[in-house]
Amino acid sequence: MVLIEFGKRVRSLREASGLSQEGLAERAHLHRTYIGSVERGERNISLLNIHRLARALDVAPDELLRDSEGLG
Amino acid sequence: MVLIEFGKRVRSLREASGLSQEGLAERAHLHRTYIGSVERGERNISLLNIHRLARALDVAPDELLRDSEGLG
DNA sequence: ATGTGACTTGGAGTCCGTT
DNA sequence: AAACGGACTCCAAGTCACA
Repeated sequence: MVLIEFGKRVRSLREASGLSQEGLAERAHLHRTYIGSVERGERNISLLNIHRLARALDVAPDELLRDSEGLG
Repeated sequence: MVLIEFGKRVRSLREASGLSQEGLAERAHLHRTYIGSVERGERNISLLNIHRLARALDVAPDELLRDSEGLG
């Protein structure tokens, strides 16, 4: 499940940064509930928003798409 | 320009595979004209379609998002 | 501070055709 | 083979009330 994996990755990176969904939302200029639904894998997020999230999380965009075998 | 860069990357990879836009469209289960507009950077493509393209091009999805400094 | 269902609006994605 | 236009459908984007 591509979207679920993506969401897990975002959540993991966000928590590693000590950010709340609200905090990340603010940094990414996105809505709080939208971040939540992305993390739950409910949204087929588009390329522009992937980049916004990547910037807010301080990682390269392709980092968010990488297969997260040993993630947690 | 995120979308333009992405489009260039797709085009470059497609041509390297010797595929036409039609051929790629078929392999990716997407429309012929859609591939064209993505390559021109006119579309804010979604995550699921990024994966479809990656599979059709035989590369990892994150490969399509990587910064292509020395591309051409 | 997060999960979730529902909603409106803009744009993703398709299909016809012409150049 | 590819760019581009118009018209269409449907889904991503973005927001809200409430659990």
